[in-house]
Amino acid sequence: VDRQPTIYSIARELGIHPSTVSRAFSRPDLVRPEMRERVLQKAEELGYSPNAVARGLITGKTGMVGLLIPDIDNPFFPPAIHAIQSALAAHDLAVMLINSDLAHNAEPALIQRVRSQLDGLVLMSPRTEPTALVPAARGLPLVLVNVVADGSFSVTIDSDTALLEALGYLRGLGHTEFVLLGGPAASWLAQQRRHRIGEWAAATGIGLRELGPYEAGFEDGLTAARDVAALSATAVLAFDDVMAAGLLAGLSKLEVRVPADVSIVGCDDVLLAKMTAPALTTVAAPFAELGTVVAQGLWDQISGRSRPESVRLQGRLVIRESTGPRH
Amino acid sequence: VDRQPTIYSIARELGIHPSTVSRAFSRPDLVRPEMRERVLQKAEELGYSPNAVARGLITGKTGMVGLLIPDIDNPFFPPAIHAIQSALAAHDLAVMLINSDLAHNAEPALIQRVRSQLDGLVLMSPRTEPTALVPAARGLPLVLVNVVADGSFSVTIDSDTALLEALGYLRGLGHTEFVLLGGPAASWLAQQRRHRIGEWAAATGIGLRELGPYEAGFEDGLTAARDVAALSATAVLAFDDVMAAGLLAGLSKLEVRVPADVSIVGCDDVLLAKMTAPALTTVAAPFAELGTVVAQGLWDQISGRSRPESVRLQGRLVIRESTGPRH
DNA sequence: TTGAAAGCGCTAACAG
DNA sequence: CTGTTAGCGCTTTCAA
Repeated sequence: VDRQPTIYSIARELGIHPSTVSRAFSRPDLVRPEMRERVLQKAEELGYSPNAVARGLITGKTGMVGLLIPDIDNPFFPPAIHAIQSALAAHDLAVMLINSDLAHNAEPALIQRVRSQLDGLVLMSPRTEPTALVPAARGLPLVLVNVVADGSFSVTIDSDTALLEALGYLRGLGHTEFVLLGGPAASWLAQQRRHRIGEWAAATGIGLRELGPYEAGFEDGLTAARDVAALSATAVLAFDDVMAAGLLAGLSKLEVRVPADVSIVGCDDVLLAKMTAPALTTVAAPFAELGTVVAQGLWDQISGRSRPESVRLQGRLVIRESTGPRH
Repeated sequence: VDRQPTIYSIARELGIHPSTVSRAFSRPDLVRPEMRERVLQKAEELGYSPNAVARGLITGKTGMVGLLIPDIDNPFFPPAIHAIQSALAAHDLAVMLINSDLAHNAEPALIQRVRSQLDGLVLMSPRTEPTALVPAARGLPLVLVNVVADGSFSVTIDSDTALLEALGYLRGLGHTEFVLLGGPAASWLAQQRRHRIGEWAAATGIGLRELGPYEAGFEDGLTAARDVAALSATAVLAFDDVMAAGLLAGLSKLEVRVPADVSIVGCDDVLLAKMTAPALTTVAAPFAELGTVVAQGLWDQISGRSRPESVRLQGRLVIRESTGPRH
């Protein structure tokens, strides 16, 4: 059998002490350059690379961060994962994907099982009560995404300003009757958005009908089309782009034209939003920022800096083809 | 500071030897039930759970499998990741996501950095020459997806039969002039498909024009619309659903009706395929099977069973709304 | 700057 | 069935 080489293999070959080999990799500044060079070269020759598990046992760091999500097939998550992963890579942290498959009550157990292999945890499961998860993460640096809980660092996407901008934009186009396709009742984000829009409608005296709550799948939008068409509203705000896309498809089947008859605004600006015909006007989630802020917040905790302050990120209105003047 | 409890904490409290505690968790069959019960209960009480890193150091197993992908934002990957992850979970294996961000020549280094923390590796980077990756994975159980290399276990999606079925179906609808929107030149899968379709066209004497190769993004489909419209063909085969969706959007802008004027067939059956209007007829990739086969093949290698035989999975034609009779 | 020694938390022979 | 004894491969004081 051919085991992997260790610091001992190298030390033996070079007639030096294993500690020196170790230092050549972990604290190169403590080793004379020529010596370091010899070690690195021999390592290359033997195909050695440090064993992260052994290193982790003593340092207590694994270089891995868990990312809990409920459903990777939901188009919202890939860009979020992507952004977080890139930002973490800058801190030399790898990502362990914890996909709960929408089994929310299995999540604490999932976390528990891998806790000891993680340096930190990002909780991005919008429909799970965070208080159920936080205890399972005991002692792990934690970041909550789009969810809030006392005492935990959280990063939320705050659509306030952009949502109001969207609303204003639609109003400017002459729309006076609005429909909201509400997101999941258990989603903190959905509640925020619903609340905000309700306030705005009340303040401006504009007509607003709420449909839902929906699970926010494509099918939900598809079937909601009938209800939307039955109302006299000319502008629809969907909880997310997926539902907006469903609505688009549903309305198209009913021969309702978008944006000629009805304007639609989605939320998030996932890839799909550019792929519908017409392309969706939407409130873009700041994925890149999300990634940086999450990674930074996690890193601050891991490296023992002061506990970071929770952050609210602002969305941004992206105007495409699904909105137009009222006819 | 409050360290995590260890087997020693429990052993001390219970007045027994640490090994017994260890066994209560790792080999419960070797411990008297009542004793095991006491241990488990005390563990619960102290909030103990085994340290996977320490365990991994001695067993040489981490319970983690790396999953290398080039771009999580490509709609093909989420369902693939999902399937593989679920199937691996059945073997109690977690997934480490290695997203190379399309930086193909960075991939070997990425792998190298985490090699020691992995029990196995799934290479799902269709555009990277596998021979560049296999050495970096030295000694790790390996599964190649949609790529082949001598001596490595690979799982490929073989669209042969389903593709021919699709072709036959279109021909049955009266189409006689075909266009192929080819996938990336570096993609093994794209080559296979192109080859197969070419053979079929030659054998049947049907007209076939090839466009591309394309990177297979939405934009590629969008801009290809003009070229497609300029040809007299009435049936289009796109390398994947994303490009098919782009084509759909592009043709819609040109007032070409689908399927009235042109029929379109995509490939993979990603979520997007159901979300276009009209919904895409497509050759569905067997994601669930892919997951099972990948997990099984990996597990066979990890648990030291015989090296598995490479597997070719069959796609399946899914007929939706983007195909219709020739007019 | 390098060597020596101890130990991270756990498992795996081997005894008893 | 349980205790004993060694390490897994690395980092980290402490000396030299």
